[in-house]
Amino acid sequence: MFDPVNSKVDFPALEREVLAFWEENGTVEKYLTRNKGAEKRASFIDGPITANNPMGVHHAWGRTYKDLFLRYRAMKGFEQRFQNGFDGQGLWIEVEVEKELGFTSKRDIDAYGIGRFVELCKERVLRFADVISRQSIRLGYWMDWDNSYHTMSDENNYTIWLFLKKCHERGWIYEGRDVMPWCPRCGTGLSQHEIVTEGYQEIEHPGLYVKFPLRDHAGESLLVWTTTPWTLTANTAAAVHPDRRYVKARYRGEAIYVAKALLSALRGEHEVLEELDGRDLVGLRYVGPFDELPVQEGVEHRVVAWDEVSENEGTGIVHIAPGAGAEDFALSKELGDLGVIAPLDDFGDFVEGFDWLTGRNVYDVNEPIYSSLKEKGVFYRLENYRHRYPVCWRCGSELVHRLVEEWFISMSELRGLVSEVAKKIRWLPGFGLQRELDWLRNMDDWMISKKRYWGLALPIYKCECGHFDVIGSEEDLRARAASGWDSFEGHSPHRPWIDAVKVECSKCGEEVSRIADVGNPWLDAGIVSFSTIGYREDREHWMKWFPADWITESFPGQFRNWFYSLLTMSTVLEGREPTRTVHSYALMRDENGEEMHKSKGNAIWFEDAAERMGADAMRWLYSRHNPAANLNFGFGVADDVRRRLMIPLWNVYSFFVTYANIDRFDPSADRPDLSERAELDQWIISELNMLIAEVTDSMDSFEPERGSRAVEEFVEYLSNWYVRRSRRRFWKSGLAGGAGRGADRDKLSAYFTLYECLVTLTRLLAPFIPFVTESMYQNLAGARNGRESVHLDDYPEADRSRIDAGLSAATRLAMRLSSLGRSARSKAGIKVRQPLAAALVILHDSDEIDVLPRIEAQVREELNVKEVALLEDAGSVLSFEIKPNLQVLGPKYGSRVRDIAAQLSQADPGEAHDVISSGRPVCLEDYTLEPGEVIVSSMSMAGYSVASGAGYTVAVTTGVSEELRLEGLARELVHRVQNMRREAGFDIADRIDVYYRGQDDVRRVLSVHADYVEQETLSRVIVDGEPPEGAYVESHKIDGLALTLGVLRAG
RNA sequence: GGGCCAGUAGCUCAGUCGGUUAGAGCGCAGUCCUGAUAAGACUGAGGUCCCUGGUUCGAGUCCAGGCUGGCCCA
Repeated sequence: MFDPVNSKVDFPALEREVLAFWEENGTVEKYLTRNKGAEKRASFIDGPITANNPMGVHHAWGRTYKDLFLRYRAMKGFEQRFQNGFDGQGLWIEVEVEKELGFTSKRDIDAYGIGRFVELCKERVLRFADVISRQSIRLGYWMDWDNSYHTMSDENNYTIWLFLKKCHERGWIYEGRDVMPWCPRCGTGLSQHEIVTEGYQEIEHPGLYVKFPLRDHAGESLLVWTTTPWTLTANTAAAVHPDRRYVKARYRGEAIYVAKALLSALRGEHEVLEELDGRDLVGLRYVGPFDELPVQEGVEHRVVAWDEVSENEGTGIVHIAPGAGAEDFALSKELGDLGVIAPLDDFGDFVEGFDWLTGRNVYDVNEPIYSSLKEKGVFYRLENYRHRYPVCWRCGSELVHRLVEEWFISMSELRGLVSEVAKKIRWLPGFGLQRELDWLRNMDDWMISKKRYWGLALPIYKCECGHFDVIGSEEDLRARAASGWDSFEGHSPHRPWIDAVKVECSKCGEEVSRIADVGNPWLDAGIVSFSTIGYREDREHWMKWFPADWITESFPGQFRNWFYSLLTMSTVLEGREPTRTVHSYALMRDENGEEMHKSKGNAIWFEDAAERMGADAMRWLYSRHNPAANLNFGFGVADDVRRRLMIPLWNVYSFFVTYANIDRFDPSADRPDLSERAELDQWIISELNMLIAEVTDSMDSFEPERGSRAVEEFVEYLSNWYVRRSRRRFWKSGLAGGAGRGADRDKLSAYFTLYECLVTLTRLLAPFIPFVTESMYQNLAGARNGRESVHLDDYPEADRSRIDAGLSAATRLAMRLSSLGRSARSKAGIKVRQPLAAALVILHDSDEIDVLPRIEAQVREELNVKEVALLEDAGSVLSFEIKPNLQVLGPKYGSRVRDIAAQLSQADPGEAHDVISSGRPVCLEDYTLEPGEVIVSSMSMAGYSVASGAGYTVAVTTGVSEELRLEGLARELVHRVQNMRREAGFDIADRIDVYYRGQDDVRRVLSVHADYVEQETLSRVIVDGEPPEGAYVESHKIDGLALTLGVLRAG
């Protein structure tokens, strides 16, 4: 006996029970170790999740893929690694800890103590690693949760040292002086990786017009425009486009130079005095806006030529401050002799040499600068200007550009090497390679330093002599330590402890400190294909698992982040690909396709999703989605997928258990051979094996969305064709119990078939929806299969010998014809309960005509007609249409198809139909067409209702004879009694007595169809008379006939 | 300005190798079916398959150009 199954199931509650079951039985442990030492191996490397907050439903998407692919391969017998990873070093952690402590700047951290601060960062990572682990378990994500790796681990950090050392050996590491985007709040530069995505906002800035008076031309000025007034303090040049036209205009008694195209910058009356080329202005000297500042001493301000000067905004004369603008700095390097003045310190405060500005913050100096300019008489005009401006992706502060010294890995040689390695990988979706190569082509040198506290300690020791060393391991450091090793020993290689160690400069012998910088966090994540599998300590083990067979992550972002760093580090260390396959997926949106934001209120918490829709529904939703497209996630979508798969699946399961228990079906009994089972059974088993093949193929190629759709189609077939068509087989008496002599072989076949479908489905779907499949498997198979869990069972293998493509095609034809027949009935307004005399069909070709007998009974029952036949010899009452079957004719005749179509249109459709339905070819003027090459359909027929589709036609007779009418009434009667049984609360298997009072028609029906009604309603007797006390009674009207029915439980 | 992707019903999306009348779900209107089904079936309304040109007997599908949107990079 199976445990009874309620058709109304609470999936989240079921999932909690299953979680408890796994917990009790140690199922996860058994799963993780089931394939230890297996010959087949599949290597997965987890892209570390940031352990800084709880995970969201978008993480659950990726984690579903990871679990899905791992589970599939586990059931396929592959030995695998199940190591989850946490990413925990870097600014994002620091920012959150700062928030917790109420800090507003780096100074607070220094005051608090770097050691204490770093400890809090570590604690935060461990805290959220724990939260995420528990959430993942709720998702059904089966990993080795006690052995997750951390990017903050010693091993991870030291392996990066090794990588950096290799880079240094090849001369790729250098310290560069450059103007970089800088966050004054965080006190750090931002790398290109960080700024390109979330890094921009629409911000309103001042658009300030200022005059630069010319030195040798009294009364003449350049007009320049800037949106960053503070940079004027560092001005050293003004740039014009050499090939563009400029004008000198008289304006309020002085002469002003602006670009001709931007003359509108001058407000009010003015007169053009002269027109000239930009190149004519080059070399002119002018008075700078802040020449009085000490730092400006000795700077000669002049006009320079620059091709990048735009005529779209401003004045066409660009203020150049090489110490405060990236392009400006590039220009200064190009020209070689421009002054470079860097005004800001780490926190955006003006440095020494700026007189009254020194110590003031960049965010607070606009007003005083305006005043100063006005005093000097060079302030022209101020207006608001909206533009996209970079902000800090973590704290939202507006960035400034600042001249800094940072450490880089040169990409000039690496770019090509990494690109070649990228090409060896299979990228899914296919455009991934192009994206990655595009990024590699465009990216500058990789900035790896960050002036922060919590992160990789860059093992760079720069001596005052100008030489620098890169340390490659802790042993290396110990060996070279000149002092401080003792106080460091026992600590993780982080600030501040690591900085106690000083080494000797390998060039001059001086004692040198480590640079203060920490590393770019993508170094941390990129090294994991080495650090997590023993690259340094156990090379054999590493070789066993490297390269990975697959990874999966969200692609927006990762082309320049994880995929990039993984590739680069693997290229440097081993010159080969870190993974054979990159599977990736797009972004999650809300149900309306809008970005999810906590502040917008449209974000869905993982816990809410798990408890309201269930983890299985969530997982199925993810699995069936095309990963290249954004996923619109929400409760409505979850309802939809639950209806597509889980409810029909559960209903079939519930149906099976209900009847199997009634009949005491025993799956361990002798099962009828497939060949002796009904064709319907053979069909669904064929479909099942086709499904297994399809799902297996889709999983092997990392395309679960393809397999998922096939599953939904199968469940649809199972529920709405196999079970519906088989119901009668389960009801009929002749108990299967015992399965021995006298058992109904057909009924037994039905049970075995449905049982096989269900148990196979649980195994097939176990990686996708692990909870509901476990629940079903435990009840259906469980101990009988000798397995404790569906997840310890093997993945189903398709048995090709049980696939019958012809049968499959035939059944699909039966479905198609039934559907058309129902359509025809519906058009005529005749319900299916009313039997009709005949359905006549037009098929494509003689092959299908041959198949018709095979499916005739199915169609007959579906359409409730007495006969299904080919539409032939119907004579002149019909109107036919004939068309060429282009799919067949095209390849055969090519360009002559047009001719054929023309000749066919001249042929008589009725004749053509008669010829074809007898299986003979149609002769045209120049061509002879086989039956399959012509498509015939019927448009209308007297006495018939007709429906056509996809080249098929079904016509049902519309006349209802007295005999048919009575039969229809009988079915109607059955229908009413069935409903009453349910209303009265009888059990499905209860026997009843039926009482009725009604007109003669009713009696006539029962005189002919009493047996049928009794059998259908499980009635012992049908009595013409008043129902007795205690009977459930209802009054009915059927087609205008009044009658009273009573039902009473028998016995 | 360059690269990648997408554009199919009111919405969300399928659409295989180029081939008959381009499909599904949701939503709307209605009918039916139900002795597993919080379901299901059917009907109806709703499509210049972004546009233009090309290849082809035949283009939603292939090619070229353009438009719009998204992402990435300048």
